[in-house]
Amino acid sequence: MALITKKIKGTEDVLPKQSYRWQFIENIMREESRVYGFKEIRTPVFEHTELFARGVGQTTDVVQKEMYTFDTKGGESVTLRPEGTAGAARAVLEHALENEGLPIKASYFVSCYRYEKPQAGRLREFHQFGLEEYGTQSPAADAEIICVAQSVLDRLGLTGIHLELNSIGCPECRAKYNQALRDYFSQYKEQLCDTCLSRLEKNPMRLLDCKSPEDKLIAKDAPKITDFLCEECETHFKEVQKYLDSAGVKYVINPTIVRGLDYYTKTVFEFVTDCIGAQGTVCGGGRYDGLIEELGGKHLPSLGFAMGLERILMVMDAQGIEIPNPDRCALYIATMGDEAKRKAFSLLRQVRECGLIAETDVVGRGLRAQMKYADKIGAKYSLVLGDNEIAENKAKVKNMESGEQTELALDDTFAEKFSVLSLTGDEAFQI
RNA sequence: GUGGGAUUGGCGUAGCUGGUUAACGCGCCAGUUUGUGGCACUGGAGACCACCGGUUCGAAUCCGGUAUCCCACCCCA
Repeated sequence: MALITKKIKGTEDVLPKQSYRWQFIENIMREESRVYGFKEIRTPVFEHTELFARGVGQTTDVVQKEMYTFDTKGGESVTLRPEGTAGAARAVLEHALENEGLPIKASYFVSCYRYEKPQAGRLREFHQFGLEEYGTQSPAADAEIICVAQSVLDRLGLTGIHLELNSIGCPECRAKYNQALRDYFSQYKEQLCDTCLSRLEKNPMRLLDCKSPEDKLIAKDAPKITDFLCEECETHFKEVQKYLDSAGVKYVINPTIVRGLDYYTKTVFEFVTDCIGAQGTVCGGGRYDGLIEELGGKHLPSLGFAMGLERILMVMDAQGIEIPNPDRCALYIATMGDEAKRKAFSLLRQVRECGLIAETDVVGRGLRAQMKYADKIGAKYSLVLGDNEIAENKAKVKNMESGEQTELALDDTFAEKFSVLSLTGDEAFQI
């Protein structure tokens, strides 16, 4: 391969053969968020760098070492979005959507960019479906978005994904808790691994789910966040659980889920699977009551989640879930002669107007080769169009599986009759 | 950023301790006479053996570096 260049590290192409898989999951996500009352928001792929610095958090890994940041010709610093929430929040503020009534419920599909080392389930360009809900502090909203996520996963047919739930409290209870953690782990400074030592300063909650066995042992008796929640946060957390119980959503409380973005408060959750490698979080989210203020707006409690599309697709693969392919050709017209080629165009137009996929030869193959091609693309029916057919104004439509042929008139009733014929055969060819 | 594994036609692979036309399966294209696919048969296209450099009379095969991919850490979707 002497190509002058290849795709950028950590990026992936979705080829024509594969795109139906993406469309399938996206459609379900769209439909599901729609019935919950969310409307799609679309924001630019890049933003002023300070938006992410402030929104996502200066101290986070994402901001400190993973952003694609560059200066424009005009000298401003812009950044390819590393996640979807900051841009959506910015748009909500900029257009003062809070004046149109609360809550604001938005869904999005975005590509995101993080300069990381690629591995299973982690790319430098990846795609997310997400939900945003602004202007509600009610635990009902927390439960609502979790329900959407659950519905999506259910409708996709995924199994073995469990919901882990936690509350990291408001900034006040979290500050107390972080201090308690620092105090506790400081006693064991000599025994902690290097990464944990740095976590002790940066983000003590991360100490809780260190992989090293020794650290795990120490972490076992560490203080629990649930003992540090203020009354409001605790009630909120309990209420969320009650709503989930009522909706029949199963979850496990996991006090070690932290989330790596600064804006989270109170409820945090992850949908996790173990079938796609180490990066098993397929959906993550929670509440971010302080984000809008951080970005210069008024107090507007908010929440949301993001789902990794590549990871969802990986789970579908791992679990052998079949995705219906709607892209198979319904009718292939093989032609002989120039007049037949032209006639084919008029028939094809009729058929396509019925929403059926119809094709003909556009590379100049012989009849036999055209039939081979029809077979190769999995055409359900074929039709040979030559001088005889044109003279008699009728042709035989052949079922490619059974070999059975049905004669149809080549007039303006053709498409209608053909679609009846194809629908009676196989439901896969329904529109 | 730190580790481990990999890199041979479109895809999946063989090529053992260096020796001269780089093999196989699948796929692709064409044909197997008069207007019809799936099978079979015949033929064909397609590889500077990831890249750069080194050792050698000689390297896909050995050594070094780089890149990319895969996997893990960190972190996250």
